[in-house]
Amino acid sequence: MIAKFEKEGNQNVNASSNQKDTFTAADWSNMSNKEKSDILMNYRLAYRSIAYVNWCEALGTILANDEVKDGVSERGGFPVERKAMEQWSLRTTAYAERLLTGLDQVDWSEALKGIQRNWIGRSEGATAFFQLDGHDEQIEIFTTRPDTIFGATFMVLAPEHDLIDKITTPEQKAKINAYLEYVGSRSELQRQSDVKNITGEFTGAYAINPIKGDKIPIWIAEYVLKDYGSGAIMAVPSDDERDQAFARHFGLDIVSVVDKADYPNADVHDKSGIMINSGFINGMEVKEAIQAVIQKLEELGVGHRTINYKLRDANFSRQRYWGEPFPVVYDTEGVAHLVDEAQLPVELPPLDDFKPTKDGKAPLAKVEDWVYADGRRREVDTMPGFAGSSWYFLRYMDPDNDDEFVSQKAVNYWQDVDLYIGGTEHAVGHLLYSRTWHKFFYDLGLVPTEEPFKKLVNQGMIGGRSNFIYRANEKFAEQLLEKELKKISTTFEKDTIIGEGEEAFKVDFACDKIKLAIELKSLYDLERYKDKHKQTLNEAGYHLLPISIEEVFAHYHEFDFIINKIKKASNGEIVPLNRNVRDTALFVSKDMIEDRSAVTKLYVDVNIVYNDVLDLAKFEKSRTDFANPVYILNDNGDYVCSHAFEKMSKSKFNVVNPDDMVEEYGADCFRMYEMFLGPIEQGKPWNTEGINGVQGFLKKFWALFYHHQDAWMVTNEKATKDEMKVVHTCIKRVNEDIERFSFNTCVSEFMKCANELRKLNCHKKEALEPLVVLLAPFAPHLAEELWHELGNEQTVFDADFPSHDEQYLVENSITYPISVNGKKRALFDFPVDASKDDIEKTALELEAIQKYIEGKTIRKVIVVPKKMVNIVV
RNA sequence: GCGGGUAUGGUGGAAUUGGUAGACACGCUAGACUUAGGAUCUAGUGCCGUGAGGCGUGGGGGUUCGACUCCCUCUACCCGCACCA
Repeated sequence: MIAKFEKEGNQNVNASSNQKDTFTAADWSNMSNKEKSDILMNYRLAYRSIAYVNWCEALGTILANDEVKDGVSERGGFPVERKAMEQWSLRTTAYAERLLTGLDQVDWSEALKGIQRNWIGRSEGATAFFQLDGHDEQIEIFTTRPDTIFGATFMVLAPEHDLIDKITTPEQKAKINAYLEYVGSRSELQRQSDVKNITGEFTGAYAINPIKGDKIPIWIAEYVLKDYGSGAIMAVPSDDERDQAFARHFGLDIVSVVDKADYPNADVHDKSGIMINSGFINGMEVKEAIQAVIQKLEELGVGHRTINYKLRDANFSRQRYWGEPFPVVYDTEGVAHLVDEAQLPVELPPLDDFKPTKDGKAPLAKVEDWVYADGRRREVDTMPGFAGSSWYFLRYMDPDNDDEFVSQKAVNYWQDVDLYIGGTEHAVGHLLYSRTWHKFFYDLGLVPTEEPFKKLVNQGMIGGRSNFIYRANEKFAEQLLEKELKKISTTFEKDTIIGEGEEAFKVDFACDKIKLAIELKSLYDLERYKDKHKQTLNEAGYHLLPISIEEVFAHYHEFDFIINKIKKASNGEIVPLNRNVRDTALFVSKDMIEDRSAVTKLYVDVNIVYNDVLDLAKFEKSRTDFANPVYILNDNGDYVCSHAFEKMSKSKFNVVNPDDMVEEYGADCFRMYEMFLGPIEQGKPWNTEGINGVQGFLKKFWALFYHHQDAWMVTNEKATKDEMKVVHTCIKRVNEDIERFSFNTCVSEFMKCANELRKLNCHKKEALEPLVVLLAPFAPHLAEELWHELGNEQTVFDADFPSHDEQYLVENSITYPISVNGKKRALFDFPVDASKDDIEKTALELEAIQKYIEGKTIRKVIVVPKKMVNIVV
């Protein structure tokens, strides 16, 4: 194979050759792993290819995918175009299989492995070639169900498929072009979100089934993706939901080929059933038929077994300044060469302006004397972040080595990373790339292990805890007014029609007796509404009292004001509109809401909410848009907010800055509180209620050493047995909990220990010193300071980490819970060495137990030594 | 739809091997000290019930002397992927 390569060359594989002979994806996928790695070893992992970038003309920059939202830049909303550029790619696909099987060897969460498996997306099946009727070309398809080839009643190409133009018949041309235009008009987002809508068009062309031999129509449709498989499928409507929906929609044939009568609960993915209507494979089980068809395809030379992967080669170029420059120069022919070893490492030239060039080239292109330093043209793209992040841990093993990236001695000693703590957000980026990279190093014999990260723990994501306030809306004002009107008069009717015919209109409240109509609207609306129905009102003999919603809210707590207005109006007085209440909003405490639909939920800055109670003064200061707020507070006089767990985001007003917390509580306290929140792998909202508890602990711990600020209290007295027991219990548990990454319970243990030592009034060095070392990983600053105060010269981090001494933990009696029928009824202390019989006898005689067993037959007494007693009656 | 996960007091959570459910904190209640308190200390705090007592780990069922823990089943929510041939 290498010989073949030497001879024929390949532009995609050999970076240092400009020969243009091609080498197909199919050739590559048919090679064994050995052949692939040989090629990669000899011809490098990286190659040049055309890749697309998100170019934003207005911003003059290339954007990452997540900086593009709905086809425009997230920042500014400027148009973004896909721009083709020749870039470096990394042949990660060569490692697809090993990346997949390697997952079985690592101790990672199933979730993370699942994401990687899914991303690699292995599927086993067959490639088959369908001869075009009346053309020389064939259409390559991939299928996981070659057994259903007799049920293929049509073919579908992706709208981007190369052959469409060629095969479309003149009669269908217009329709096909119209369809392609429709597809082109749809954004990636639309195509993805609108999957139920069935669209497609017939090309007019036919293909010949390589096994069955019949002619089937070729369609194009959006549901076939250009990037998966070969961008074309044989459609088997009987055994594929999407094909079936398509066939039904366009009235295409459906031929049943799998009899699933024996498997009533199986779905398509189970690959079970008996073949029917399928020529030579009739009567075979599906799994058997798959093999038989693949064999037949190979015999006929029209297909072969294929393993397909979703994984794509990684784009290894960035048009940014910050990144490792490539050690590559181009000759006059444009062929890439490695720079001479003597010139390594290639360093970034200084630059002030980090924007790309006007035509979208990387910023380094602007530094001409660097680019053409030795006459040849340097590569101006830089490497992506994962170039360095894929192997930095190897460099850490031997950071001062000037000759190699890591010495064999060092790497054989350290091997790989024992424990990696990181988030799932790197699942298909960094964590996949470094595995690829490591395997490449392994193949080169540079590292002794195939997997870089043996064990990986995902820390949970700390989300934002949003707070909400409730602003009363129009409905609220209506309900309120209605209620208050009923108190003064029963003659007001809600939603009364005034006038007749076309002139008729509805007012919110009206009293026929005194001919008063009341319209409730926002001030803004009322100003426009005022004279609208004047004539109709006059004809009907009504006069109108406009009341603004703002006014109702403003006088919520002195509603008589509104009532008086109504009374005045009832007496025929003209009551003018009050414009001073503009911008008045009424906020209802969460626990005072009666009708959820009468209030609008709004985000409020979490930094002015304490334990879900809104700080009203800060609120009024921070939100000028609610200038004159009125509140409905609860019985305690508090405004209570509701809350929700969401991602932190500025628009949600739920972003908390850890710097503020560190400023207020100190880094030790912040660090410990993060640990105390709960299990490390569990995500949860960021919530600072409770940090006081950790702060309290640190103060208590400090108080074991110091009285007030400065009175040192630690003595050299010998610690008592009780004190040592407390200390060693803590040492034991903290050590065990660290082993299982249960840092929250470590913090609890420290708290318990400090509480108990305080009760024992213990200020003895013998007891406290080991605790300081134990605490060092949790509260490093405090521990280091106390460690020095205790008279130690070296840093606390060089001290031996304490381990417990069993002699302090020996118990001479154990408290047994004594249950009757599994319910705990009494507690009793027994000596450690009490015999089962003694325990049973004593337990049965206990007064507290007698009560429950009196007059009942004792069926069984279970005594579990050192645990419990259960009496079954 | 597929894959992974979670569910325990008012709140965060603990219970390591099937053996005292609610450790440790927050919050809350009462009290002490204080000019003051977002300080400190003391006591109480799963729910129902005046009480005896009963109930209780998302719902239902099972195994067991004994289930937060094991099995079956259902529900809700979270995360990831998704027209993947």
